[in-house]
Amino acid sequence: MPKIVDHEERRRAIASAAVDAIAANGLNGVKLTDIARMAGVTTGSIAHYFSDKDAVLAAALEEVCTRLFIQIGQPDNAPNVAEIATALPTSDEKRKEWKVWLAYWGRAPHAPALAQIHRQFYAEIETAVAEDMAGIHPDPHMAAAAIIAAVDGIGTRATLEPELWPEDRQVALLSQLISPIIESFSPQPSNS
Amino acid sequence: MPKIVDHEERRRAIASAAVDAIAANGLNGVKLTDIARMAGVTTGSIAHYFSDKDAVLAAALEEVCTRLFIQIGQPDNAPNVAEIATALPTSDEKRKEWKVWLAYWGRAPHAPALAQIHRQFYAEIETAVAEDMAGIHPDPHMAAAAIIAAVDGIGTRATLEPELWPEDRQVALLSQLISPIIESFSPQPSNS
Amino acid sequence: MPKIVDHEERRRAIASAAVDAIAANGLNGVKLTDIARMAGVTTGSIAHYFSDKDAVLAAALEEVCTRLFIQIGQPDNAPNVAEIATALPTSDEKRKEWKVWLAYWGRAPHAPALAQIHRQFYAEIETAVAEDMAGIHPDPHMAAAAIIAAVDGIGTRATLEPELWPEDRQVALLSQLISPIIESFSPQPSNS
Amino acid sequence: MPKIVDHEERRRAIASAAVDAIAANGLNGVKLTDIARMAGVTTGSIAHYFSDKDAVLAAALEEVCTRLFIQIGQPDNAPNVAEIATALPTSDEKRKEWKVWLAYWGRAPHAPALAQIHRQFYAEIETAVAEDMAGIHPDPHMAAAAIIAAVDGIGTRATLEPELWPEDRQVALLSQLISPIIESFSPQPSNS
DNA sequence: TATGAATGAGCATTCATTCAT
DNA sequence: AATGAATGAATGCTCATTCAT
Repeated sequence: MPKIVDHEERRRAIASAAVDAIAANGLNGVKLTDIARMAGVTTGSIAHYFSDKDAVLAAALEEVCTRLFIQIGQPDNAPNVAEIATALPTSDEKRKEWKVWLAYWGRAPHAPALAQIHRQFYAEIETAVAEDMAGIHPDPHMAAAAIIAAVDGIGTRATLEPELWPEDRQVALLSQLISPIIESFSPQPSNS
Repeated sequence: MPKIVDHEERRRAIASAAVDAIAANGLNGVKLTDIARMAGVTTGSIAHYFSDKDAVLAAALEEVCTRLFIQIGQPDNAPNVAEIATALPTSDEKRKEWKVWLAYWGRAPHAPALAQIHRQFYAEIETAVAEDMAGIHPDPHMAAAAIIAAVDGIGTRATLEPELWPEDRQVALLSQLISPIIESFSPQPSNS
Repeated sequence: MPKIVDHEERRRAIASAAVDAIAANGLNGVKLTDIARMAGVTTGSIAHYFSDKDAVLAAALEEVCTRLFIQIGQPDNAPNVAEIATALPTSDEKRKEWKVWLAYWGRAPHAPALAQIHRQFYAEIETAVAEDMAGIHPDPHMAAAAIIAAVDGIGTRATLEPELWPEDRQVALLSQLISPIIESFSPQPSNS
Repeated sequence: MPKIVDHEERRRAIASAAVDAIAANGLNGVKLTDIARMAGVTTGSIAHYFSDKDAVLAAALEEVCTRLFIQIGQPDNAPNVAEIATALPTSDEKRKEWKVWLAYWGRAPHAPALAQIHRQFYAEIETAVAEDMAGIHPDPHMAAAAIIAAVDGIGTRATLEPELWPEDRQVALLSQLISPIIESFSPQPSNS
């Protein structure tokens, strides 16, 4: 009798192990055997769940997207600096995810499958943020793009120079960049 | 007497070829033979100028840094959106450099030599921009960091989704993010 | 379940193939692919059993040591010329092992790992011979060293000039060198 | 006007540098550039004096043979232990030459040119020693071979285990092995 | 399903040799 | 004669993939 396994759960577990392996050794230095070992399985076993290494890496990217979306994609009525700051690499755990994130940026231009995942994630996150900006900013999508760009720009810098960018400095910089946007029209309605 | 060669010029030529090769195939997919072919030399010849592949890649990163610095590190009296926008990936040539730039972001956390080059470049560029912001913004370094983060955030997005980010859209987004910063005190004198 | 393999047996088989390859092409001319082909495996397979080429060569040396020790390290009550002569390169098989043996002499001074194997082998063989010489010679260890030196000196010459050193000539030379040693006290009992 | 050079002197200088390089790094680890650097010339220059690397190595072997022959090939009337002991590796300089010597033993079986040099050297040295043994031993050539084998056997051991074989121990072992030979008939004349 | 031994193509690197100057 | 830059073949090693068990 074959062992009963939950395919999706297995895939998630392997993808999570891949995230850890990529964060530890970089996207280019990641070996399938490393991922297997971190997942507690063998390379042959991975072959049952993924067609090849690229598929594992794509799943790892989706895993990271999912985690990031859960953090920052929640609908709110009023975006504020503190809430958006939760997306920044202010803890070891988040820095780990940002490292993986950055790693994919370098590869996406040469890997259509990864680029597609990436594109979709940005579309979703931008839509989610734009919805929150409706009524606050005259061009909610542009405002969302600005907020995302600010987070990416700060997050990149903080990931590469973690010792220079403690949490408060990241938040201060974020505030400087997005305060003019998220507060642009909020006083005015109460002005009337 | 043997052929006279300019070592530094040769190194630059090989580094430039490496930049092209990385932009074409990605940092992880770049082969020494590709770089050699693009430079019009052989792999053995590269060995005369670089200790190993990592050294070539580091030189390629420095080459990109140098090019970017020449574009945006020039001292000015008053930074403005149009000038800063020249750093964005608005042409194929600049997109090529941005691809290389992004590629290194993913590797720097795992390659101290690259991280060091990176760190130094940011320090220099931030200092240069901060000098331009003196007198315009109460905290010139923070303002410089904000401008850099905005450029990085927009540039990243535009590099990964070039078809969605034509030049005018990049510039509009940049304007939205940095106008409040570079104009922070300039209206006020005329306000009185 | 994967194929069951006996790691030690595999290592021995590869080491034996390495001995053959070294005897055929010399220690410096030996390629990993040669060893692999002689062992009936691929180079990649060797990687499962040895960390690198040096480890294969070290295992080959140990293999030769083991074979030589089996031949001459057996305890006896009275060493005699005929028995000691079995260690000399008097057959193609033994010449093969001697060639490998000589090859390592040239490398050991520059390869600590090989030197260590060598040293240990000499210590063991000298101890074994010395035990046989106890009661026959006043200084058993010195006698053992003399016998070993004689065998090495003759074996070297015979390996390098096989056509000049047929078995009987090797044995005659051995007899001339070690008879005074192994008979040092044996005539005296019969002298009474 | 071309520079005047003494070809033979140059060859000797390069060969001597090769001996040093081989002693330092081993015969297999020796690079032509190392030899060139130690000789104070360039690799291209070596090409003027030797057809290829093998020719350089052969010249280095001849150099060692010449040095050893000068030490031990001098005609004497009565060989004695002390004189023969001068051939043993009892100093750093001699150990250096012995290392080179051992290195060639491993390669000679696979390099006819080296084997030929070797063979000739042994023929010459054996003849020289045999002449000294005439009148002392009934079979001067066999006696010479015995002496040579003893020296080789002891020298090998002492080269590989220098810390275990100080000069006095080497000489004691040599004495034990060759005293019975060189003294075989010397007491008898006084016996009559 | 799962295992891990085996494969073999691919790559960086080394280095003797060549040759324009 | 001498230089040393350039070549390019050779080789050890890596690692994703396959497959017999």
